[in-house]
Amino acid sequence: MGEGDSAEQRPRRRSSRPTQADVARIAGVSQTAVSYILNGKLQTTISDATRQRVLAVIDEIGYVPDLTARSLRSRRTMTIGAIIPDITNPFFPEFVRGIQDVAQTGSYDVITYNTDGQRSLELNAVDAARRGRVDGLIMSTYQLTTADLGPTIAQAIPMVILGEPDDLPLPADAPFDRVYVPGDDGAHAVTGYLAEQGHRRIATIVGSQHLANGVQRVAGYRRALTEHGIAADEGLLRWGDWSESSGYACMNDLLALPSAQRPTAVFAANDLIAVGAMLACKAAGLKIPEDIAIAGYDNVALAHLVMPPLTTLDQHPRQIGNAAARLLLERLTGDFDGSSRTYRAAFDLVIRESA
Amino acid sequence: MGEGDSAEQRPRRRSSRPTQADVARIAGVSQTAVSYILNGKLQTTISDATRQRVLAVIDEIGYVPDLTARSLRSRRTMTIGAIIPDITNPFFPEFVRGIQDVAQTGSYDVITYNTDGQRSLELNAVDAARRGRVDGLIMSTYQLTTADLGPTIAQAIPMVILGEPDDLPLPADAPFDRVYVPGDDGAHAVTGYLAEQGHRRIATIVGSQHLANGVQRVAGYRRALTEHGIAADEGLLRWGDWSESSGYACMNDLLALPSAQRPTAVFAANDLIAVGAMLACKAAGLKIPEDIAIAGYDNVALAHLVMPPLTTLDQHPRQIGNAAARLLLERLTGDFDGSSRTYRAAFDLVIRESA
DNA sequence: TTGAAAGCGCTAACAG
DNA sequence: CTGTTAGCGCTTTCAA
Repeated sequence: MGEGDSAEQRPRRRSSRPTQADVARIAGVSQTAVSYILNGKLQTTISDATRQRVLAVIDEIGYVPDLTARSLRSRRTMTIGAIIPDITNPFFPEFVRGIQDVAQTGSYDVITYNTDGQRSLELNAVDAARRGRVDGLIMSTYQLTTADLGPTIAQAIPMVILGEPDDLPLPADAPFDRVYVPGDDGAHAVTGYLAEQGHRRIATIVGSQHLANGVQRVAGYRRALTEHGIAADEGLLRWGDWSESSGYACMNDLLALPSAQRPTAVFAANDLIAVGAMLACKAAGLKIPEDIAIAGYDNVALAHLVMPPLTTLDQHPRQIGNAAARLLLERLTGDFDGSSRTYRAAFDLVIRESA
Repeated sequence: MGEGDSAEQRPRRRSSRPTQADVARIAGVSQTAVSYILNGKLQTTISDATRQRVLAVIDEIGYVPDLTARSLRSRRTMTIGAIIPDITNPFFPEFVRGIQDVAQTGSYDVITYNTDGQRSLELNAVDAARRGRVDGLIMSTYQLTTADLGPTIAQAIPMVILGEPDDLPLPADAPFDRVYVPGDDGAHAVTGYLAEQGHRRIATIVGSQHLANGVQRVAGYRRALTEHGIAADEGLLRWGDWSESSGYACMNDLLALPSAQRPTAVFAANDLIAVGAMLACKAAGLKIPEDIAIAGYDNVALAHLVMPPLTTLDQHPRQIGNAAARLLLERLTGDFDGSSRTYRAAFDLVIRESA
């Protein structure tokens, strides 16, 4: 036993807990035996008497295993990382919850990294995996490139990417899977619905054109128009920034058009934009949906409370999170070891009263 | 060097990365030197030449430190745990984001545990700290008792508790702090405002009476009534379950009262309830706020979009998260080591059009 | 059925 | 200024 223990460490250290060695000593067995009893897989068997004795000691002295030591030895942290732009964006709480619910069934913990779409933070989060903080990654990034993931792939760290296939192309033999809602089809569904209601002048307000999300939605919007024999009018396409205020501004813009060119319906690429657009229309004295129909995208929690309740598209983010975690866990546990898979999530058009 | 490496392990192991030993060997220095260069605190100094050489090797072979090994040795995981009921509940994304933003400045990662208020999951999350997975805890729990935290306190694991002081009493000399929004004062502010608008028959619809949250809000409500010389009418107090549907049901109940007893204003203990109540009033053909005023609590993201926009109370969850993380980090870094502190968060009454 | 022994990769006394 | 040494607590061969 050492002399005085060096309690004067600057960084706080937790008071030391009992270890397997302590249990072993008290129970009069080897430390190995304790480990076996705790993990109990190996072919090795332990007599019932010994097992009982050890278990009793564990209980008595309140031994709990040290996860860090276990991780160092076993090379698994039992933790996964979720890289997202912002948990405050209504899509993500559901998505992350979906991940966590599945992770929990496999005894995995989840570290969430919020990046705000900043490259340095995205890289930093990916690094956590390289440095062995997490065993695998589920990621929704804006700025990362294929090259950025080189080291991660080289280390064979399993990843699940949330996003359209061409967002972040990766070699198919890398240990990664992809999960996405085809934004193209989603936008197609909403716009198609608007056309079926008889609208011919359908505008769209989209977020950033630098995001695959936005681009995909515009593509789906155009495809729906074409299918309904409507010529796309570029004057009816507006780029905002996914915010309510940009929805408001873009809508006002649209309303300033000569009445013959003014839209009778608007497909907003997310619910926030839709709400901004609704407010602009109301401010202009327009009735929704009589004077102008408005549809959104996302089905955020309060979409049904807006007046009139918003017609929108539900991407089922929680189920997407479930799927992502399931795919990742299959690789983590070794249940799957093949090449890249792609999970295309289902969505639902939610028809309410705004369109 | 060993013979063939045992690559046939069942659990997937990431391909092995270079270690400090590799760097040292190639650079021709001791492993210790590499560690010093990387951490560079100690009084020890390294010549610039050596440092450059080592750094070059690190860069060249792509060495990254193994966080698990570092944690085992240093006894710090650089991770904190956030125990919350449900990230899907609108208060928590902001709260957690507030934690993460501060944690990040100190290079801490955050593991979020969703418990749904289930005791077993709450205990499980607390255990993560005991088992050395996280260095400290920020927790919002329903079921935990003082006794449950005994081992955690014995291990001197720093904690920050979100909740009113008598929610989960702990010895003041334990390394914990408390952060809360005085729900009592919040409810008092909202109810007081209603009274100042001239209302005398003010009802309240609250969530579970088993939660300190609910009880506190009722206390504040009563206090405000008293201060305004209004006798509390128990018939105007309804217990729901924090959900929109319970708001709807309770409001219908209230509307069924004989007209002389019917409330002219309602304080809903959260925004979801408020919205449910609004829907019930509208369904009954009542105008808000002319026929009946409704105020909520929380200022959820879309509260201003409801028609009419909801008067409510903002608890500034993100700032509360900031404060919680700040308190915890001070203890984790050793900057603070005194007895329990309490941070009382500020709130703001947000007056819109529903009351 | 059990135990001895060898590290996982790193940090931090301590000695030169 | 640099290196030696000793583990952190655990898992997992391998031998008894």
